[in-house]
Order: sequence, then structure tokens, then C-alpha cells
Amino acid sequence: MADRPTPTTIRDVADRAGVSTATVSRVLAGVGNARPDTVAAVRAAAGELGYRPSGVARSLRMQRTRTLGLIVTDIQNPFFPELVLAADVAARTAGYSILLGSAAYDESRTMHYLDLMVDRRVDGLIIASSQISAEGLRWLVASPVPVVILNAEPGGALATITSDNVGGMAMIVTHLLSLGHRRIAYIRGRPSFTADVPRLEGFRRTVSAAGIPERDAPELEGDGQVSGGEAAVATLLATRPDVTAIACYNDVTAIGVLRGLRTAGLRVPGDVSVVGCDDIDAASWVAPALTTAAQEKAAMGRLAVERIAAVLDDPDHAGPPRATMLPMTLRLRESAGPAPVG
Amino acid sequence: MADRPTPTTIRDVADRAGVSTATVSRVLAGVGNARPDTVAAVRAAAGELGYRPSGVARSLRMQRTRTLGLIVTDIQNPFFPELVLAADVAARTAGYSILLGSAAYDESRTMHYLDLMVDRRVDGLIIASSQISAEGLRWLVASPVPVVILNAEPGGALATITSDNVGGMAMIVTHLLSLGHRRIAYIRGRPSFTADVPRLEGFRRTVSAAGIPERDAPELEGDGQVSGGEAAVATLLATRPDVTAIACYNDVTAIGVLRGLRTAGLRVPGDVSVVGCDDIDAASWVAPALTTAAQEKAAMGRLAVERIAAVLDDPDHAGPPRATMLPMTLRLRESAGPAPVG
DNA sequence: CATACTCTGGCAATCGATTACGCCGTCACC
DNA sequence: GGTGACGGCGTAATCGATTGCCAGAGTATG
Repeated sequence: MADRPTPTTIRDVADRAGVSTATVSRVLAGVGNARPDTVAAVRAAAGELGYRPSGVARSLRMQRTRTLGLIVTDIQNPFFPELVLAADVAARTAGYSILLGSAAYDESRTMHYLDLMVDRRVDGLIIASSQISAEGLRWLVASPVPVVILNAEPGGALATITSDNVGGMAMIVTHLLSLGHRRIAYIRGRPSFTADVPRLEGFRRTVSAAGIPERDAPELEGDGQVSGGEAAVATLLATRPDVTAIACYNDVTAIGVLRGLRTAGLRVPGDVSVVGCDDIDAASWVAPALTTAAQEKAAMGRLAVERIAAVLDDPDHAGPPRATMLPMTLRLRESAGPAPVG
Repeated sequence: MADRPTPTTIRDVADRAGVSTATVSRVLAGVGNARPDTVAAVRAAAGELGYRPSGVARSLRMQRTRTLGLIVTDIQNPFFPELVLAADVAARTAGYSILLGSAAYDESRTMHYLDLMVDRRVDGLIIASSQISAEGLRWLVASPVPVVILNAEPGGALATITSDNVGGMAMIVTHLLSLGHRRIAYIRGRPSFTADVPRLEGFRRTVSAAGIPERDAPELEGDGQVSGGEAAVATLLATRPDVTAIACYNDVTAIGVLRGLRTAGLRVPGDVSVVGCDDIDAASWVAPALTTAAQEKAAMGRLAVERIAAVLDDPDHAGPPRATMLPMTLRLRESAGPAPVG
């Protein structure tokens, strides 16, 4: 803790170098003309004093903070750290920093962060929140700063970057079908999750196109977390022990399913196949390793930052497509195998 | 991204309410006296205009940002999100926000964040960085703001909050011994990780106290990540296939070991027992679930924030113990079992 | 030698809040 | 009715940077 000396200001540097604060500012910013000896004097003074300009004062004067707000649903879901890291890297190369908020599945926390970030005068906002209320949406549309929403349904008034959730889920369910499964359960996230509906739709479309009757494609509710997957699979086993494959809203849910199945003494993929969605790191950590559809998490984070930075650095930006869709990729691992015979 | 109107300032509110900015400031802050009708007028004006005070201007004036910098080694290691979340919650209740930086195992990025955070005038710094160079340490000691370091060795000039790494590792190795293991390998993190040395020491002390000869307690180097664990176990199998148990620097390494063992066709814990350290969420996701020693991650994050907030809110704070040690707890799961006979 | 132009660099305004200071008016008490 | 206390609120300084404008010195040109 120690003493806390007043940080050196531009005035201290100016005095020491024998010039005005204006000159210090110009020299350090490298704008305008200055005699070489003046430059040297200023640089020396700044160096000796260990001068670091106050970002606060600069932000006030420049009316920009070079900070981007990023709100995620749940930093503990491994999906998000990867996205956050990519966003952070992209932000740094574009000269921005990230102010992070984790909503922890709580809509009121989302709103709290939104207010906080606007108070802090972030230059832009990235919302990677699974759920966003109507109130929140209105707020965002009226936001004083540029906003990008990740994994929301495109088409609204806001810029979006979205994985092809319908296609991704369709792809992986198609994979299950090709393995011979004909009774496939789907464990949803929470209905309020923005990606829940499209993924569910990808599932429904695919099974119905394959001629699977609705009753052989039961749907259960989860919560996007391990416990939800575990609970859902317990219910499923009690009501439809005849399903041979389970598709899940996300990998974390699938990991819960794996656990539940193991507790019940069922083998994966021998008795039941399981697939997830997202391709988080842990998908390849568990045994059996999860077959899943990969989202381009890093690209999402990077693109979101780049898009906002582009608008910010060029105010009359022509505006690239407001809605971007990222493809998903099938990752074949061990948790899905041929349907058991009989 | 729509129009970007100038945010309303205190002056706008003052004009609309027909008072001075001083009065607006006082009314909104609830200090001083004001006539009820003045209060009402100000509140109304602020409400109608949707006024939100500029945190930037306030920070400049107050010389405090109510922001805490938090630097973690690697946001992708599940150990950290849990800590970050706890810190964030504690910060919010204390009226602070968290500016996060992930060093991604790169010392230069740590320094970059340190500079950035000081430029942004954070009120305090929390370093949850596995590795910190001598240069970084000097920097921190001279820091203009209070600093707390997590999981560094206590005793330096800086405040620390540390898990009992020696004791934790000793506890879990003792557990292995009690299961009958007599040839136990240890897979380290990187030697530069601050927790690597104490954990290694916990291992060495315990095996040697049990009379295990050094040659039956081989040590390998890892990197604290899955790949390091996987690589180390490959080496181990080639050189010392007779070990019956493997203790790891952390859970992520242990998960890598689990993978390597499975690839090699060995069964856990039938052929080899594996233990980790940290107790991340994923420790109970994998199969077999990891036996490990749990760090109090949430308490760490919370305490770090509370300690800094205490100093900040009471400048002549008596100063609680500069070094806190948190106990670790044994979590018995499935990955460690009796040593195979023979 | 005078005029014009280019370099340098200082002065002062500005960003949006907070707050010390002091003025004015009202009320109470003697 | 005079005076002191106090409530209510405005004026202006301040935080630390950036930048438009301008002055003075120096140089070039006619």
C-alpha cells in the first residue's frame, strides 16, 4: 500500500523542461513542429519524472475513452473466456481496452452494467448475452454509442454477429441420423436464451425432414448449465428410456448429460449418443470427448471489436453489413456412435 | 449505429431546472440543504433528460475512478473466471468496477496492462498472475496505488493472499500414500509460476517424510495447461512406467494427464491414480472425476477486493495482516484409488 | 532595407463534474 | 426594530489534458 504520491502531471513535465504544457502535449503526441532540442528536453523531463498522461483527463477532453464495454452472460461458461480473450486482443491492436461485465444469468445485472458502462462513457458496447429483455433491447437501440450484439437473431435495428445456429444444429442432428438414430431427444437451454430458438428449430426441421415422428423427438428444458443437463437426462431416462441419442443446446449441458448418463450406468456412445454445441475446450477434456458443432468464438469477439472500432475511427463509416453470420463446423469426436441395433 | 447525440450534461439539467450546476450536483448527491421544490425540479429535469453524470469528469475532479485493475494469468484457465466473478461481485457491493486484463502467459502483456491501468488511473490493483518478473515486482512495489498479489509467496513488500500451496499439495500426496502408492510422479507447472515452487515443496516433503526414495518420486516439467500434462505423461510412460500415481501442479495439467493415459490405454484409477490441484469446475466434469485439493477461489477474489477497498475508503487504515493464507480442502472423487497390487 | 512568410511555442478555452466560499433573504429573539 | 444565525443557492476555482489562435523570432525575397 505504502505512500501514494500525487502522480506527475503534464504541468510538472512542462516546468522541468522549461516549456508550456501545450508544448509537452504536442511533443509527446508527435504533432506540430518543435525544435529538436525542445523535443529532447521534453522527452528527458517526461522520462525522468516517469510521466504517464492521465487517461481520465484525456478522455474528458477528447470525449472518448478508447474503452469498449463487453457484457457476457456468464464468464464461468468456458464459451465466454475464449470470446473475451479474442475481443481483448483485437481491442488492444485497435488501441482500445475492454471493460468487462458478467451478467451471471441475471437480467438486472445486465442493466446495471449497461448503466455503469454508459456512466463510464465507453465508446461502444458489445453484448454477448444469451438473454436480453425487451427493456434491454429498447435501451440498446436508444444507446448513445455503437452496439454490436452477438448471437442474437439478426434483423433488428441493431448490428449483429451470429453463428449459424439453425444450420449448426441441423448439421449435427444430421450426423446423428446418418449414424442410424431414429429416436433423438433434444435438451434445450432456457427459452429466454436468444440462441435457444434457432437451435431448437435446427433440431426440429432436421428430424421432421427425416420423417421422424414428433413423439420420437422429445424436447426437454435445460438451463445451459451442467446441472440442467443432468436434471433433464434424469427426467428423460424416466420417461423415454428408448431414445438412442441426445442433442444438447450447448456443450456444458451435454457435459451434464454425460454425467447423468454415467450415474445411470449407461454407456456413451454404446447405449446412447450425445452431442453438444459450441466446442468449448472442455468438450475435448471429458471422456468420451464430445462430438459437437463449433462456433467461431474467437472470430466473433474479434469481429465485434473490429466492427465497432471501424465505426468509431471513421464516424461517417459507410456501414458494413449490419448482420453477419458465422458458419459452424462439425467436430467429430467420441460421444456419438452408431445407433445400437434393435 | 445510428446518431450519436451529445450526452446531456449537468449544465443541461441546471438550465432546465432553472438552477445552477452546483445545486444540481448537490441535490443529486443528496448533500447540503435544498428546498423541497428545488429538489423536485432538479429530479424532474434530470429524469426527463435521462441525465447520467459523466464518470470521466467525476473521476477527474475526485481524483479517483472507483475502478480496480485485475490482471490474471489466463482467463481461459477455468480457475480464473471464478475468481474474477467473485472479485466483480465484491467490487460492485463496495461501489467499484473491475478493469480486467488477461496476460495470456505473457510477461510483456502483464507489463502492458500494468501501464494501461495506471494510465486509466485505477484506484487499486489485484494481480492474480502466476508469473511475475523481477521487473514487474519492482514496478508493483513502487506502484502509486495499493496492490494485492494473489498466490505469490508472502513475505515481500507487498500485500498477499495465498492459498496454502505447500499444505494443499502435502495433503493430497498424503492421500495417495494412504492409498498405498509408493512410486509417485509429480508434474510441475512452469518453474516461473509463483505457486510452482511451494507445491513442489509440498510434494517433496511429503514423499521424503514417508521414506520414498527420490528415484521413486520423479518430477517432470509441465506448463500448467492440458498440452503440458499430456506431453509430460508421454515422457513419464516411456521412462518410468512403474509409477502408480501422478500428482499434478493443477487440475488442467491433470486433465491433460488423464487424456494422455487414456490414449496410452491405461485405466484411471485402476492402473494409475491421478490427482490435481485447484478444484476447477471441470474437475468434476471429466471422467473419472478428479480427486483434487480445492483452493478457495471465490474467497480469494472477494478478500482481495475487500482489502483494497478498505484501504481506499479509509486512507489511514491501520492495515490488516499484509499476508493472508487460505486453507485448501481435499476433494475426494474418482481419479485416485488404491495402488495396484504387485 | 522593408515586407512577407515560416517556425516555434505560449495563452487560454474547453471537456463535465465537485465544492469552498460567500451573498442574500428570512426568521427569531431580545 | 436591530442583529445574529442559518438556510438556500450561485460564483468560480479546480482536476489534467488537448488544441485553436496568435505573437515573436528568424529567414527569405524583392
